[in-house]
Amino acid sequence: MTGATKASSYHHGDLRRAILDAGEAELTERGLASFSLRRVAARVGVSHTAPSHHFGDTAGMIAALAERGFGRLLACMEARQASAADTPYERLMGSGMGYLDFAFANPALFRLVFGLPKGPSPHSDLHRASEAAFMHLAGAVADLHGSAPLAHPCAQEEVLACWTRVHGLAELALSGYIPLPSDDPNSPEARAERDALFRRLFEVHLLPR
Amino acid sequence: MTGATKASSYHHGDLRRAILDAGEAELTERGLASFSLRRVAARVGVSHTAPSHHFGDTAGMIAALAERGFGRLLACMEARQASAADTPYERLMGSGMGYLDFAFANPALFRLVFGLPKGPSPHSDLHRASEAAFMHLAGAVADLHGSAPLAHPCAQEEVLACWTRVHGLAELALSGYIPLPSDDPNSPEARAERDALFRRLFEVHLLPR
DNA sequence: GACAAATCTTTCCACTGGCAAGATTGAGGA
DNA sequence: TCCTCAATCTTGCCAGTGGAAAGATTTGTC
Repeated sequence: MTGATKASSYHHGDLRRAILDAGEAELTERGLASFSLRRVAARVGVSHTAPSHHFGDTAGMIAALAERGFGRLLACMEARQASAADTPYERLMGSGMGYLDFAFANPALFRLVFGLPKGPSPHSDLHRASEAAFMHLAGAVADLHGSAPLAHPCAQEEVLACWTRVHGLAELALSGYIPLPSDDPNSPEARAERDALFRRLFEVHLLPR
Repeated sequence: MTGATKASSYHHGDLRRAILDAGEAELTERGLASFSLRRVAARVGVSHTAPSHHFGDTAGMIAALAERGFGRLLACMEARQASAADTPYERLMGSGMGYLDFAFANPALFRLVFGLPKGPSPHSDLHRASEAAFMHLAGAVADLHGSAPLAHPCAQEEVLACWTRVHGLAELALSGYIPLPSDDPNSPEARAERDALFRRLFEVHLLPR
């Protein structure tokens, strides 16, 4: 029952989902800068104030998109991890590559997701969604030590090290500051090259002194 | 003659600079999302179309702000590097900490700078400004090898490794996903803690296999 | 079947960026 | 000196945007 849309002209049936879909599409086509609630509403075929009932205001809609984005990010990491070789390190690499997959599949959504402040409210949907993605990474790092997530003494900072590395690569590559084949970022060739670069950069070690 | 403002009511004298100053102030106070050319113009005391003559349109003004931002980033890195201990590694660390200084001193400008695509035009002012910042980092890495910037075989990727690490840390910390004392990000204590975390994360090494 | 709540529309307003046309100023040549 | 011309800034206008308020329509519940 994924597409449970009612035929009625007034009550849409699943407007919230439809608006989020349209918002995501607008995001990929137009980018965040020229994001417009009215255009999203028009795309779905409802009045321009219809979204406000589901999301409050624009900020609420952006937050909902971000929450969804975290879900997609997590899915990308899990998918890539699942198809990785069965060693802890390769699974960690797989998560990182899934992170990059998400960033390049929808750059605007990626930027939106991490452009938003985490915020102080610890029980929001957005908060939980981001926590889930973080815990996925924490789990992958924990496997390296054979312990439970964040149980190992230096686990927390190791997770942060992984996260900052893959995130920095994603951001700079998206902006064009890191040379990558840019004709089609989602082609197998581009992905392979990006993955290889990630592997190399991840383990670069610059000795002190 | 930095403040060469004419008293004439019509010709401002140094309107371009004044508008950029106001734009930067608006950016720090209001953020990029609610950035408004009209408010910037009003802040300077000119009509709302005055900026267009100097920057073309909003995108042009954003690009000009980004170019300036790259200059500030470079200045922060140089300043911090200059006050570092006189070893190649410590100078590199200093550059990274200067990078973080810039990010936390004006988060909105930092996001604006790296949110913009590098673009294909290789001779724009923005392009040159970003190139200068990159070359600063390349120089710091080259000192580790005692060679000229980018002369060492693996230098290019080592520069990218440094860049992605400090950039990822900056982005995630700004969004609140990395625990840092957040009361005043520019206080000496906060800066010291941030610097220490940067040092630790920078050298985390996760062995393959 | 009636009432209440949820959902969506219509209408309005303030604000935004950009275009076109005009006003003001400064610079350079007769 | 005066006059033209380009640069700079203003005014007036328009379409587009988000949000508030009030109304219309449907659904759920007793």
